[in-house]
Amino acid sequence: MFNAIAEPQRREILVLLRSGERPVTELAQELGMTQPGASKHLRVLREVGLVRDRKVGKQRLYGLDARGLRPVHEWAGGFERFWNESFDRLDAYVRNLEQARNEGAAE
Amino acid sequence: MFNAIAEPQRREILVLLRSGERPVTELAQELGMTQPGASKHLRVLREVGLVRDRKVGKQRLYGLDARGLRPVHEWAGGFERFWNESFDRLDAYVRNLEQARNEGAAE
DNA sequence: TTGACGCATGCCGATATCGGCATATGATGA
DNA sequence: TCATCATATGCCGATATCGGCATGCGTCAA
Repeated sequence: MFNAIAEPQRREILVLLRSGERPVTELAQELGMTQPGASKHLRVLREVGLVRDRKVGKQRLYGLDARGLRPVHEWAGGFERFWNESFDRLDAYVRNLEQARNEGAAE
Repeated sequence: MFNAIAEPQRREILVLLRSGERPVTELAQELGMTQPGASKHLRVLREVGLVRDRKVGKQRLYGLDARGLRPVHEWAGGFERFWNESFDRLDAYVRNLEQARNEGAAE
């Protein structure tokens, strides 16, 4: 999952799909990539469940299934307190924790 | 940034550093990896600014600087409405968008 | 200065990734 | 059935990644 969204083009695909399903060729065109390139990225996204596809005639429409991004959001959110404090205060905070850790028992 | 946190071990390092600064060897020990392995991952995290280091005697303490995770959090949050709806409703929503997109002008 | 410690770096081999190209597959329509 | 369109897959070369190992470099203590 984290790996799937590590690729800039795949993130662009997901952003594009927020405004609706699209066939592969259209995605490739909008992102300035080849059709096989788009298909490969879509495959990765499909394998982690971030997109789903349904066949419509000759085409295959890809749509967003962003549920897998929720864990990502929550994981990053677990660090929210660290970026909300000013960096100086954070530094002091970290030092305090370090001190407490060294004085306490093994973690 | 997204690439840096795509690695499970690097994510574990960040989680560990939430509770305080740590020297390299201790991180390596806690994560069951070799010291060079830990150093390499820390280097990647340092290059994207997710950790900072300060020298204390012979040791080098690594601390968290999670500010770079804020864009990640916000990017994933941009998909929140998609995972908050039930998947059936999401599907209808997506179909509506697709319909509107096809009826409208070129995007 | 020497030795020991903590850490970083370089090298290696194995594996994965990515883009581009050609081509296979599947569905449609004549 | 045959041609065509839309898409997927296979192959290739270039590049990146990762783990493990050895070793270099800086720091401290004696």
